[in-house]
Amino acid sequence: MLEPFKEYLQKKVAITDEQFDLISHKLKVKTFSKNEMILMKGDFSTQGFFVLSGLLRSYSIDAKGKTHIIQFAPEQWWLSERNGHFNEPSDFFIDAIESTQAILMPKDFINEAAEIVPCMNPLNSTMLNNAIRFMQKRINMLLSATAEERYLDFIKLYPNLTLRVPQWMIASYLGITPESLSRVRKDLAHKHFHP
Amino acid sequence: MLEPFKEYLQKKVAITDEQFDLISHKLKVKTFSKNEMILMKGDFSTQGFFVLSGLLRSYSIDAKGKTHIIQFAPEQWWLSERNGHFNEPSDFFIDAIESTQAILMPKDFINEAAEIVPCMNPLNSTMLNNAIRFMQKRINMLLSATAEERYLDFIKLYPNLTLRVPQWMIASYLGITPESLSRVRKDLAHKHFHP
DNA sequence: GCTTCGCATTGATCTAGGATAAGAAATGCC
DNA sequence: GGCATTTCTTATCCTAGATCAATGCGAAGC
Repeated sequence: MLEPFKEYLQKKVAITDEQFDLISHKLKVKTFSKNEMILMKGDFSTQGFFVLSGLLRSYSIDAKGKTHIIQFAPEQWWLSERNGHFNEPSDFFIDAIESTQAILMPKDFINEAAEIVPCMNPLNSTMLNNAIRFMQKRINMLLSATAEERYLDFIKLYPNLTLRVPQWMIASYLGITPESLSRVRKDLAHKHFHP
Repeated sequence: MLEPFKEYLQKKVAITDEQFDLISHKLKVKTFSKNEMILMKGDFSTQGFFVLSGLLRSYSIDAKGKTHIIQFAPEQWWLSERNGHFNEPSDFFIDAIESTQAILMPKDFINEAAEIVPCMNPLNSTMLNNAIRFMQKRINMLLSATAEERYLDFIKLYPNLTLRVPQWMIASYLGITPESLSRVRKDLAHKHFHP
């Protein structure tokens, strides 16, 4: 069950099968059904999710009832609620867009694993830094790019999500309305754009 | 010279003066003059900056020549270029808005320090997680809030920057034009808003 | 097989904020 | 102190994308 996660780790860092067995019994796998709500805004959570199969999302709902997607997490992606680490309630909701299998990682997993496999620390640091630069790029897009540019960027980043996810969710991730996205797509088709 | 940084660390984690002396000789302090360019887009850098006094910023310049501020770093804030850790050139520029003193932290500082002071690892992890949730909130604002809401949020977050930084830079951080920010401020004044 | 529901598209209209331009007010610089 | 350069404000006009409304359409449920 944890096999794909082991491969994911071993691709990044030198961990033997024995070491993996030692640390992995802290991990649990959980299955979520399609549309299952996983975390509500206001809840306290310290868990991270590593998606084995399926698709999770985190999102907010604003005062007018509109939802804004903060992150998609398809296979091999992480999704974590971080306010819990600081004893604050979650700002966001998490649910499963598709039926999903995910590894639940308790908040102290990295620390405990690092006592057995020291290189977990630099790995953790690298992954967090990667998440930060990823989000900086997104902020830069939101500050500077048009609806069309954002959509093209999205397709490049998540080529397979384009077909898996309803368009209104993509629009919500891009910060535009579904109607606008539909028009952007129409224009692109007219320009003979071919994803 | 490193005194404020020692205090900053000791507030977060149990480090003795002796331990701090052991790790701190890896650190250098550098002074940047007002408007000094520190890092160009395309450069490779693996350095982090901890601001002791003054104010740094990271920003991009888009195809039309407009600048977009990704981050302000006043006293006690970190600013790091992360692409360098992944052998990629920087996406952003860094410069000093005010004359600034900053600690230069080499990329392997945390690892090496953690061998002497193990709690540097969880501290690092906590700080990176904090940066991530901070950026998630910003993304949420950019997706959902009006110009006025973003400005009010900015004032709450950086109360002292409002006076230190020219308004066009605040506008650039908020993703609006300086003219729009001027209008927002006028409206707020009209509503008897008092920062 | 019909109905409902969610999603996508299209058209018409509206609006927040952008672009442009031009003064006014600060600020910096010899 | 006085000139130059930024910065800020204000007014006018403009546009990307939002909103509102109607239609289409495929999949799901019964």
